[in-house]
Amino acid sequence: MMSTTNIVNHHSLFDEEQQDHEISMQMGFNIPFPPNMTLPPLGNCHDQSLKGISAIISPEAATFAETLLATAVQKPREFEDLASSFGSSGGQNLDLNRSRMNSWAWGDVSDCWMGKRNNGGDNHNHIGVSAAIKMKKMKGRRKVREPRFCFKTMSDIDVLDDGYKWRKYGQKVVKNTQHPRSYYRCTQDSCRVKKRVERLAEDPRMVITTYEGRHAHSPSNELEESQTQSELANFFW
DNA sequence: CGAGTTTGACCTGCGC
DNA sequence: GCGCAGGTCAAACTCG
Repeated sequence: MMSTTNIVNHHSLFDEEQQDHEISMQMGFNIPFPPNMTLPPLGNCHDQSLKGISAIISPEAATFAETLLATAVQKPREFEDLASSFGSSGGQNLDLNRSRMNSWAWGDVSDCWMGKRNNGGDNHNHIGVSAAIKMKKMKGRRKVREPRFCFKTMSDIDVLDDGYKWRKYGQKVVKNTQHPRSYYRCTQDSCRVKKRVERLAEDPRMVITTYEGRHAHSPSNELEESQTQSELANFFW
């Protein structure tokens, strides 16, 4: 099955200024691109407050994209190293960095999807990776929220295997969509990671998976770190 | 019988 | 303050 996957990196709202360091660590999210890939220009988004990148890379299974995400969330340093290695081998990196000058809030996931405007009709044979940031002025009290990462995947299956065990705790029909949104929590006791799964209203073939938080443990089908690293490398080539 | 799912009720934030 | 919409809870249910 060919898949289309988009990655969106959201970020959190934190109460305390002293958490800035952690914020910047979490914002330091590099998405590696192979050197032979042409990236479309920034800013081709309907919302001027969004800056998006979307790119076609290779025909791979969407489930591996979720493994990639799990690594990005759980081992950001390792993921950064991987991104750097792409850079040193002539690849391209997308850096999402937080400006200390701004107050932040992150828009709803649905605001950020670039893919629906791109790849017009030819999204059957590729994985696309995109990143989008929405910034808006905070108002009132700042709210604590975990870092969020999102995938858009073309799949018949709603819940893709990302190596972690999830327990469904809710389902909700979202306004103006025919498809319900499902809410999952990691089954690990000490882990507070959540994910939302929904289908894109414009294209029900697309599954949107939003992760919130970081796993405090390894996936249930534990991959060796070195194996993960090499698989990540293979994913892009 | 335990783990996971379903689903209606409830909670919370936000805009008006 | 009110209503709406999204998110969560928890009891009932299903399944292996």
